[in-house]
Amino acid sequence: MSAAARTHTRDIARAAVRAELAQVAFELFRREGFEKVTLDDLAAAAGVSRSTFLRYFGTKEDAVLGAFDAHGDQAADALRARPADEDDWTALRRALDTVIERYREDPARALATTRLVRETPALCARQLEKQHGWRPALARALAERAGSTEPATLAQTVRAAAALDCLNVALDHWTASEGALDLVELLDEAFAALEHR
Amino acid sequence: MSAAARTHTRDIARAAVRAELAQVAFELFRREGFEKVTLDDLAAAAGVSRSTFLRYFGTKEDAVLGAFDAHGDQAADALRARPADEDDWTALRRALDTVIERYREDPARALATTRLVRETPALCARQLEKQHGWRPALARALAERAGSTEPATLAQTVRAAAALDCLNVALDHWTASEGALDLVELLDEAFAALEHR
DNA sequence: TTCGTATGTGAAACTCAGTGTCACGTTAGT
DNA sequence: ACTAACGTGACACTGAGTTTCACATACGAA
Repeated sequence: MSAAARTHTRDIARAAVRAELAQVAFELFRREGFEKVTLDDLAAAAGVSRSTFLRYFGTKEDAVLGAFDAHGDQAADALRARPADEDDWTALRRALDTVIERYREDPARALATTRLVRETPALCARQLEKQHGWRPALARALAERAGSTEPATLAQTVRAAAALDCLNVALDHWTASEGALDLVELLDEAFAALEHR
Repeated sequence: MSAAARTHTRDIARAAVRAELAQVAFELFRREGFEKVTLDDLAAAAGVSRSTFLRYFGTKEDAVLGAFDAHGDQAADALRARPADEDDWTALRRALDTVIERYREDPARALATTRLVRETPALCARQLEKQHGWRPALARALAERAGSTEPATLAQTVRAAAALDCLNVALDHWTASEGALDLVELLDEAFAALEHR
């Protein structure tokens, strides 16, 4: 077996363990509340040591929010893949389709996760922080679409930020409706709210 | 002296101590870096006990960000004070004048603070969290302006969020320019970037 | 096989933020 | 003087996150 192939299978195994740990942690958090559960509890419940748990997720929060890390890059990639002649708003709106698709794949799970996050200040804060990191990535993608090698302009950054807000607000309303409302329609409505006058 | 008057003079004294502690902390943070300074360091430098320091600021972050707490309410109040026939965007833009006024009052201090915040992940995250709290307040103010007693609509929430982004992005660029650019113009430019097409 | 190395894991000590409790001193009203 | 309220300091405690070390297992090379 080649070194590359070995590394690959190791990564697969790691990802599986990671998913398992996240699952155990999530159930414990939902049952007991995020703050009540200590790292020792998590480690014990998952059958690993505290050290190991912290090696998989740098923080307690990341046991819940780890899955979100990919969303930002996915959205930025999707944005770059939009036709070059599309205006920024349409391109941003379409790029976010890739993100809300994750929610539509498994609405029950997404709903439970979102609820846990919203009712836990620490998770809420950490998620804000992560999403804040997406903004420059999206702005950069907008700049590249415009054929610029310069850093993103103020206007591009504002648009990227506003688009992320649309996503968030739409998700808030979707969560508040227990998933009854249509996420696509909510997101469209959010973008429409940005139209001036 | 009445009980109310006594309470009032006590509050004045407390505010003065608070300002003094914040000043000492700020200088220490700038000199050594936020992470390097422990609560014990802060207490020692300020000549109070760790307990006392933590009574004035619930967290280390709040020693830097305490002043920001008022901004959100100020902006919401300013928003409510705008003429009822003004459209949401104009009213939001004008309400933010009250916030940037704080920056124009003492640009050097504002610049130093903002820089410290931007280069310290923990402060950055905490500020995001605080600003996130302004959003519902602004959205609520928009709803009241519209004569509604209902909770804010999705559209109003999106607009409030976008306006806050404009403020943030404008401040980012202002900070990056070392205060050379005009904050009012940057904010206007940010709002202009929200115009569709 | 055996040796060496890389990697995953566990154990433990450590730092530090934040909470809670209690005792002490000061202030001001009775 | 008595006391009630409040600000402060000292201390113990919890829990997150870091670091270090030792051990085990797996794999490639000799």
